[in-house]
Amino acid sequence: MPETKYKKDEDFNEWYNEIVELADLCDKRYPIKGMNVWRPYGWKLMNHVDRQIREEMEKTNHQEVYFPLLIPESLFKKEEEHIEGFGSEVYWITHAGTNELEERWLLRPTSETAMYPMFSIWIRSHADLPLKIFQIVNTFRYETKQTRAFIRVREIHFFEAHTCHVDFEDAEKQVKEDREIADRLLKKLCMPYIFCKRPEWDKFAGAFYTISIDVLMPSGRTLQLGSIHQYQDNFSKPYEISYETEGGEHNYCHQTTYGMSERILGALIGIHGDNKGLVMPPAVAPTQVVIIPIIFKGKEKEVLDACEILSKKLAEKNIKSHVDNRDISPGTKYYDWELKGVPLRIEIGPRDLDKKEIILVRRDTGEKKSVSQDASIETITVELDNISKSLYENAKKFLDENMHRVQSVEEAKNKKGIVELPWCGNDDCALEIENILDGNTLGEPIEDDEECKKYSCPMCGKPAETWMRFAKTY
RNA sequence: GGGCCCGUAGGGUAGCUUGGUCGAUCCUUUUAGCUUUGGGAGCUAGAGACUCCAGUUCAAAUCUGGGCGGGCCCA
Repeated sequence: MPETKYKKDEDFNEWYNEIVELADLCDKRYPIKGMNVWRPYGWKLMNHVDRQIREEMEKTNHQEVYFPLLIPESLFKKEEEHIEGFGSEVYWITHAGTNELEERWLLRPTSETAMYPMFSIWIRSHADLPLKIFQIVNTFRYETKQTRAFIRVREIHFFEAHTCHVDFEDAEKQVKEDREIADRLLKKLCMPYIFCKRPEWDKFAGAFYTISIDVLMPSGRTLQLGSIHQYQDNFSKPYEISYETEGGEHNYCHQTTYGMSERILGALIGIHGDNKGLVMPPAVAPTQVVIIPIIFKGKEKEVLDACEILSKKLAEKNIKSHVDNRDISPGTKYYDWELKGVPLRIEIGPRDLDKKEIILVRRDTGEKKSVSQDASIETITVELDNISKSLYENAKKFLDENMHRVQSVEEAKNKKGIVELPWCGNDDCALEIENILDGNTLGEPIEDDEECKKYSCPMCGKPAETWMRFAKTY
């Protein structure tokens, strides 16, 4: 049974690199570090993820827009913390044609500073609020560290939603809705996750607070898939985004943003994949069912017809199937579609036709069974559902087994994955723990939890205010 | 910012120490034809590489210097 050269549970990072290449997701040979070419299958997968995001946006009344890639320096510099946070990783445009520009332009690292001057023009009255927009675009960040396909890149495929509200409370409602969106989306992708309220020193530049969406990769490192930010009026003041109330007063808006990136794809690869290749959750699999005709001389037509009929029936039930009638051996096709992560494979050959059966093979478990042709559609629907469930359950089990709530740094040291320690609220204590554990502070759980108050901070011994999570991160 | 390593077909490799036997090995890939098809089929005939520039030399994939590209470690 041919498998990847590197095994997922032995050398995850090498395995990941191998899979990305084998499955035709991206080409890292483009001669700029961290700027990879999206190959057809990778782009298709990303588009399927984006489609799910668009669906969620539609359901929650967000409008899709597209803002320019270039931002003038003067707009970028209106909010001080924001510049400090992003300044060092911005690409600058200094020349156009043969002229040096009077004012430099930058490639968006994120779009606040492009959008907000326009919001200021658009929003006049309380009736214009809430404003809820989003875009799916490429953003640029000059990474100096090691890059990794879909996980740390310089040109980032990025979803960003921006909202404006009448007051803090309404913005808080948006944060809640964003959390629900993340939950629905990641459930579809069969990915368990955690929300963390980022510590003060690590929140988004300019935000009032930041909630991160993190998943745990099989290597034991966490990967931040996205974040939800409450800006309060931190941006609306410098960008003058205000509205007139019913009473005729002028108030500043309260704003939120919600961003996620191509890291979702990185997580899908890492969390569900195995040594045979990708395993795609049915919700985002471009092909959910692949049908392999087993052809013998003289019976080609009969078999191919049966495949096409089944494919049509599946289409009627909105199940995406593909009949692979390439002139290569069936074994090759099996490996091919396993590598691509198609959740369910169906084999139809002359023997099956005689018995009025088809053969189903699950990608995740390899389980193989014959079912009667009459009941096939129902069985396929059920199987796809079962695959989703078991992908989620396995990933959830891994996450649960690798989240540890402990009281001392000593205990924390021996744990793989994410640890939660009682924390007094003092930055220095958390930073010291980071040092000892050689990891990063993820943040505190967003759910209220009184239990930690029983314990004390392992560094200074003062009473704990909250749990604080630490992990090695990507 | 400091240190280290690497560069041979699309991918993976051998050759480099000690220059000549290299008209560059093997696997994979790929083109055409025949034959096959229930887990990567076979045969025949083809295709495809020494990162670039300069130097040393009778002779450079191999030695020297530089450029470009890639990677790692430390701060």
